[in-house]
Amino acid sequence: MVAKGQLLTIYSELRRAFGHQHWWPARTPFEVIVGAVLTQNTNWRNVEKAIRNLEEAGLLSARALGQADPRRLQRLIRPAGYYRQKAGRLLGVARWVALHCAPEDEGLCGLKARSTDELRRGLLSLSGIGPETADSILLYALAKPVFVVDAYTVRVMGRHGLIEPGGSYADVQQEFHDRLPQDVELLKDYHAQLVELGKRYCKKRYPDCARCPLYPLLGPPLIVEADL
DNA sequence: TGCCAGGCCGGGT
DNA sequence: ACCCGGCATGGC
Repeated sequence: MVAKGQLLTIYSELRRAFGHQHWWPARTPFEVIVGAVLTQNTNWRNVEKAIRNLEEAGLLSARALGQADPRRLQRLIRPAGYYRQKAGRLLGVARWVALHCAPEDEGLCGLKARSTDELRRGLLSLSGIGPETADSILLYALAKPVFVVDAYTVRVMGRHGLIEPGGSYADVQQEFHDRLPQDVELLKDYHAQLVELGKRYCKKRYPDCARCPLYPLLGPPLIVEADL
């Protein structure tokens, strides 16, 4: 892995190139949670349509969503794909939120008051909430200092040999936790920057590394073909 | 036109 | 403990 200051240097370069990303794009913490489930292996543009549908249906609150008819839910979120699976996942997470937060608690203070570890275990116990979705919710909805690892993170860092090949989610996350300050705003924007970088220059099939803002810093990627 | 997108689960080695 | 197929829509 990289030296301690290297991750911050990488962030500075990305930030300079792309500007602050202002993630997560949502009006309420609960909308973040909904988006985190809907965006699983799915283009964000499709997710926006689904969220819009839920908003028009008045289902962007934990209680309303948790009591929604599953078939209706499926129809509303269809643009986001995997809609039969995701409808059930949304019901589950919505009921979990409603269980811990009062109806008027739009800021989800009832959840934020709990410890990160307890929240993470609770989220992972829900069906359809894996490590990345759980950490996205912890960081962007509940403001917990957690680094979110996603496919772009692994691909970008992996191609430059900056993480151990074959490392697990927990391994990669640990590297970042060891080398970054526990600063929620930094962690939020760092992940957002890596996604932006990935979308522009580190696609699976057509990487455009020479124009990547990290190129002057890191040079050409060591590995391009393998999707680490 | 295919390939891909801000994963996760369950069954098989 | 990994590895893999399935899940589904819309955009480029």
